[in-house]
Amino acid sequence: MMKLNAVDISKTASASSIVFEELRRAIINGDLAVGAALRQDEIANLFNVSRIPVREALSRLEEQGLVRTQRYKGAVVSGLSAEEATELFDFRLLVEPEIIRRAVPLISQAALNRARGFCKTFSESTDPMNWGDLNRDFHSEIYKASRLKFHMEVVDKAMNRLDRYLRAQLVLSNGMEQANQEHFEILEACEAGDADKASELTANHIKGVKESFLKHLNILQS
Amino acid sequence: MMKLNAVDISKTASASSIVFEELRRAIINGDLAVGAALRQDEIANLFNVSRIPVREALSRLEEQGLVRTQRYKGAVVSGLSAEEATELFDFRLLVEPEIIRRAVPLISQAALNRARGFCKTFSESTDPMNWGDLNRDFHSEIYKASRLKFHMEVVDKAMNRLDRYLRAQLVLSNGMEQANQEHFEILEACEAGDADKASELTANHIKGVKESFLKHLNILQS
DNA sequence: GTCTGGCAGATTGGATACAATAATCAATAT
DNA sequence: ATATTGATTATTGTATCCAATCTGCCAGAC
Repeated sequence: MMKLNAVDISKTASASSIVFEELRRAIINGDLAVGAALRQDEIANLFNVSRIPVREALSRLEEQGLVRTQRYKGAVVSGLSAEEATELFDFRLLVEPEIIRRAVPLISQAALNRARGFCKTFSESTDPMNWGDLNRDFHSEIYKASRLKFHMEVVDKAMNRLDRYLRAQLVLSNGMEQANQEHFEILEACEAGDADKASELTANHIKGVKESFLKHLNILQS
Repeated sequence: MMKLNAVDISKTASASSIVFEELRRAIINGDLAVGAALRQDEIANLFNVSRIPVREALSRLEEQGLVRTQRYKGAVVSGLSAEEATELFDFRLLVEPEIIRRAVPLISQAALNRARGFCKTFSESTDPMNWGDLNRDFHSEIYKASRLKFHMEVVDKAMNRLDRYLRAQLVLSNGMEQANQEHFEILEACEAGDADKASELTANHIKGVKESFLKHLNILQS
């Protein structure tokens, strides 16, 4: 057998998935404002494709709750009411502590090292634009060990809807330092193999973000 | 202002959503076997539409985790491994008790009456094919009062993947009576306004189904 | 002045047509 | 006989085109 770095070419991106990924990124990032209309033609021209893959991307985005579509009227970026945001935090508060509790006994040293890496990069990063990704990389590196794929999938979905607001809120509230410190504490609990403590710290971490978020909500809504 | 039962005509079904709904129903119901290939052409002919709306329906189904797609190879109905099923039950075990706990203080008498109706119909129904819908109608009538839309959405997603197996399992295990009795107990706790009890009963209900499910798993897999 | 109806442009939903890829199978070479 | 190659067919991905619907505007009726 030849020695090649074979890549599974069947997983190469189709036009529709490229459009989907990029639109999702832009929405999560806040590059596309809430309420912005997504014109099929416009997007198709931007990506140099026809409207067909664009429409597929939009329908997938709707299934994710990131856009709302009305027949013959098109798609708009969907925002969050205070109630919806509160619910999403409550959901995370319910699920994430459980994920990490079950991850701790299973986590490998290598994963812990990687998590520490993300944590360090996070603490050294000054650009708030990277914050979202690094934060999620850190958490999901730990959560991954739980092998609870569905749990992670839906937490991700919740995060996707919150991320944009979290980013803005982090800048406003100067919460970077606190988040950073809490991350290290969580990491230490994981390294110590203390599942209950990691779970509790995670709950407190999310609670803190939630409260700070709700405090800044009126500012963000404007 | 006139008194009309106005229907939002912009929500009238498009071809793609009709195809989506029906395919979802068929998959959940088990009318389409796990692993069955979904040919775009075939489906398009069945519904007398072109492949475009079919493709949109399929991509939405994939986003829901009900089918798996490979580029240029098409979509197949996705099944569940024992681990995946276990995780889905664990997820329900985590989320549903919390939903009902928060629903009980908010539930109206009218909703309780409706729930009792579903419960009665369920107890009188002999056709195992209706069981799934009635069961879900009952639970969601109660959950609805919590106004936790996202929680309900993801629980629904979990149920969609489990339903087919639950139905088969219910027939095998003759669990109808037990399920029915547990439903009435939950309902009574709700009527008594005892949120903690309703939550605990729900947890036990799900636990029971989970155990029974895992017991019958080997039979179902064959 | 306000309301109604209808036209014109813009935009989406869907059908048809074509290109890219996978699957199948016969033909050939070793 | 077996393995490899090349052609044929089936199936998916995308582009182009047409039809259905929405939006904004303007003319006319009252």
